[in-house]
Amino acid sequence: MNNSSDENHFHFSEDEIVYNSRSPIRRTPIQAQYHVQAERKRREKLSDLFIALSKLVPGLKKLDKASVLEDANKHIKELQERLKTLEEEKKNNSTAPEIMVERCIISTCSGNTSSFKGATLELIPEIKVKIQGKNVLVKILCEKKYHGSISSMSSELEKLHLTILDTRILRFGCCTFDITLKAQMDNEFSVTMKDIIEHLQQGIFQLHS
Amino acid sequence: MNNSSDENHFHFSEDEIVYNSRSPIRRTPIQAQYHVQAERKRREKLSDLFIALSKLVPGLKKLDKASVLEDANKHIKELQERLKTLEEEKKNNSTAPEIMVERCIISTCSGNTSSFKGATLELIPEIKVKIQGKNVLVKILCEKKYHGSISSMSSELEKLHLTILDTRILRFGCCTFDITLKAQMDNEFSVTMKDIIEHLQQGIFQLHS
DNA sequence: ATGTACACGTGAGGC
DNA sequence: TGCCTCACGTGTACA
Repeated sequence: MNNSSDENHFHFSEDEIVYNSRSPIRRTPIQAQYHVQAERKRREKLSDLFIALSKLVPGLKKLDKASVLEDANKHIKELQERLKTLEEEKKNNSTAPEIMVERCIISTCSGNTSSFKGATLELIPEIKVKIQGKNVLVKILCEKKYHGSISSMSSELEKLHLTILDTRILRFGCCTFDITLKAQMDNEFSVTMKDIIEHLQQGIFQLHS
Repeated sequence: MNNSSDENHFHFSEDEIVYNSRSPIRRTPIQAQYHVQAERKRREKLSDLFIALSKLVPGLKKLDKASVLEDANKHIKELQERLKTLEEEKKNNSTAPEIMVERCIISTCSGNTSSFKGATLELIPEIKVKIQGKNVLVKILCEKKYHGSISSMSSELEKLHLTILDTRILRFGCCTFDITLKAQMDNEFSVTMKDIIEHLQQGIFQLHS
């Protein structure tokens, strides 16, 4: 791994040799033999490491050093990428409660009812959205129930490429409904809380008309 | 990567050299120069690959070839292990419904009520268990409710190193209860359906006494 | 014959 | 000094 030796010294003639090596005898014969043996050992070690490396890389056809290094290179890159995506996925799908808690972001729909021209205020439900990674939790509290409201909300969420995983409806009294929806963003899709709230309001609005 | 050359040939004397190389001149000077250049190219390529590899391995202190190969070796092993565990985890936590369906195994508790000496038959609830990887689904239909039955069942499941993720109780009429429990086996623990059913029966039995 | 890949012994240089 | 690593040119084997 060092390029310190000069690059263009060929052994054309004997005087050149003398010129390049200032002191022709740098080692005693015995020292030279130690050197040879040490170098042999070093090469053997490297060779073993190459063999070990080649065994770790799957689908290796050529066994020459360059190919081993090249494919080991590719393999590490591939492993690292796969690990990265998997770990990201895991974070988003994590069921560990401590992560759930610390990541919760809560947004409450606050007004902006001007776009609902025909609907009275009490018909517009309270909508809460929590997003944690790819997971979405929607809570809707509405004072009246119309036929098809659940399917309408589901449809709105699916328009946003959300896969609905769970739906629960709690009726309180005759006309108060507490609806909880759990959903997950589809791969490569991302939505904001604003998107979700607006779409749900649209869906409910269309029900009334 | 070949060990075909003989292992113990040192250059002690000139006759030895002559003996080892049958035809002293095998290349014309021009051919020799091509050879030298080709070898240079090969070494350069290998060197580049070493450098590239060293950049892929994090936390590398020594940059000599042996260390690079050694640490690349370790790093690949580590990556592969981490990938393996992560992928297994993913399989178990998978929310994909098609996997859920094809993996479902259903077992129904069938009798063996002889060990419940004091309890009448109708007190022993119907218990169903589904296991899919690390996930466990328990359904209990019982005709009477006793104070503490939920906590008792939870306690039994936790004795088996199951983490309870969800509990739902549906009351039908005055005394029929449909209980659904979702749980997950803790890391490095594994239970059979038989284990679960027996423990739950024990828990219910102790409630009655 | 041509090209490719390897192991070898060796000198240089860094600690 | 010794020890270690490297790049080099070379001989050789294989396709």
